[in-house]
Amino acid sequence: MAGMTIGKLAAAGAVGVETVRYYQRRGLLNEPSRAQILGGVRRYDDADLQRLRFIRAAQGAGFTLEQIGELLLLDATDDRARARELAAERIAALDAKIAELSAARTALSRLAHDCASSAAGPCPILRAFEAGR
Amino acid sequence: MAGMTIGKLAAAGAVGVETVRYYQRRGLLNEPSRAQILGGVRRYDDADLQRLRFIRAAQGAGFTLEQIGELLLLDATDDRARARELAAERIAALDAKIAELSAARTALSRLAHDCASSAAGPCPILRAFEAGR
DNA sequence: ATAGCATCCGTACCATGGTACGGAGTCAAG
DNA sequence: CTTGACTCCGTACCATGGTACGGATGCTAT
Repeated sequence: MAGMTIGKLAAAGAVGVETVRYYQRRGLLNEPSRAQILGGVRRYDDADLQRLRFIRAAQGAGFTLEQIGELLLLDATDDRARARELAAERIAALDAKIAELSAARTALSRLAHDCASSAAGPCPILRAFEAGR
Repeated sequence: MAGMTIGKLAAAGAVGVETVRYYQRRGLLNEPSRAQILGGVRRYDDADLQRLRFIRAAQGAGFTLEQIGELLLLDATDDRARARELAAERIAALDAKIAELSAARTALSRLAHDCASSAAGPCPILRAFEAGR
């Protein structure tokens, strides 16, 4: 699939054209060289598509675009130690976020239950926030 | 604690002065009426502080500022049914997010483990993204 | 060859939750 | 009564990950 236009590339990667252009601005995707330009329209090949898919896959694992930029560099040098380091960081961040959301979920769930089961007095959910808890 | 200036209110609520002003712009906190203004400087009382704390508490439960705006209205009317509805929505959203993050965590954790245990070949973490998974 | 998409490019805008800036006015302590 | 801190107000900016706009040009199918 060499010679794709930006629209084809974007469709193949299941993103918008503007997103491809955004990734180029961010330095995550190469802006094709003069050689790849035919009469003012840039052309892309499978390597570009693979890179685009790499970005989306890494995003799915929760990496930020900045971290993905580093991962793409590692990909070129196959720096396993650094890749594991980044993965460990991501896992720690995910654990922290999961714990935070779980705590909120538990508290809110208990409040909703209290609210449903006690008909008298003010709503426990609202009262909890009023108390500043 | 009536007659607080914005700085005192912000400090009591553990937020910045700019944050209080931002909440006022968002309509979450009242902008004091003329009566509360002494010579061009607005004054706040405990009701304002309580409202500020309500906002922070609800944020801790993961509500957005927009949702908190509605919660504050409910607080005035003590509309339990709607409060439970909002809580249920929030819980569902939290569950979805937790599931998503957990999946990313599991996948990444496995990759990191594979990467650490297999010395040969390309890094499994990077390879996974290359494969678009 | 001409209609009608697609691409190019810079720039502005979206949501979210704030933070920073700067000049003018005000307040409190010494 | 001056000095320094605080307040007021509008506006601009931050991060994050895009989305939208619009005029000029290019490509493609009929």
